[in-house]
Amino acid sequence: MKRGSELNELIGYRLQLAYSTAIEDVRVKLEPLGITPPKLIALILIRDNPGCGQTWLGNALRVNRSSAMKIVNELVKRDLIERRAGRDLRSNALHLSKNGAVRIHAMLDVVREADTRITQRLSSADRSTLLRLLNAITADPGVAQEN
Amino acid sequence: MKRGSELNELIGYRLQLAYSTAIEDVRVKLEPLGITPPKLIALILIRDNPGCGQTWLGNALRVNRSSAMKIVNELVKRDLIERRAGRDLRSNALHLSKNGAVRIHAMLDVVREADTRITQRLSSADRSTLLRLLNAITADPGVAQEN
DNA sequence: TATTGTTATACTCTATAACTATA
DNA sequence: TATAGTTATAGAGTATAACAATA
Repeated sequence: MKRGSELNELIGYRLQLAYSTAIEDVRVKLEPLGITPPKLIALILIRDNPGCGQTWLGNALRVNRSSAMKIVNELVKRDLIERRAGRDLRSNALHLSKNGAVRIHAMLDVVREADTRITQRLSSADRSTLLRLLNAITADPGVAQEN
Repeated sequence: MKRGSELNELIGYRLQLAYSTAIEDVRVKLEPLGITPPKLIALILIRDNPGCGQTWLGNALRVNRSSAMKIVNELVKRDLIERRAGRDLRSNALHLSKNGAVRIHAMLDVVREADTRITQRLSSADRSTLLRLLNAITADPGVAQEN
């Protein structure tokens, strides 16, 4: 690409490139474990917020209820999570299954290793700075701490 | 989400959230102009590298030839670019069409405006830092300056 | 009325594999 | 043999719209 292209000054473009770099090989390494990066995010969210509902999960993932539903269906099908009775008859309470609680460790190893590799050219201070700056441009999902 | 979740420390996760924030409303605002963010990236690349081929474009976009083909087809169909004869009988030379050269300005206005809004919480120094750090974690596409 | 989950449908983006023409 | 483009097909991710059950 031509140097000095205005493209290189666009945050949105650079974010897309960085993101696609970041997930490229984590996707490959997660595949044998039967999960994709977006679904692993959902799995971690459910682990960290046991009993959450699908609408809450959708908000946390910034997708709509219907998309959250599809993700949950996939995770249930693979016996990584289960739907239990929620606080009223409309809602589900999502929890890791026994199998999911076991399998998540190997999955997390993959993403942690990838995270280290991705930021290997960054100092510790740079890494913190990057997290801070990314947070500054990320919209508030409006997801409360409680479910 | 629970505070202190390890999710918040993962660069890949934060990148995904920042990216989805960044393109959310630019996508909406580009829609009436008949283009999507990824296709606009391709359009800008073609403008800045006139005469480039589809394989080159695919490398620049980090997609394979087949995906680049689909993008090019769409842009041609909307009369934003045209395929001209390339340097040999196998290859195309991609150029903006007359219509594309006109229409690209309004599209760029949208992304520039969005870029400003996205980074409004960042100082000028922070913005430069963010670009530098994103660049550090982005893989080399192996795309030369020349076509 | 509002909320939760659900279903049906469709679109965008990307990939793989096999093919043709040209180099 | 290698490269550029093409085609067919498939899968992941997301969205909209309409619906049922419950609040």
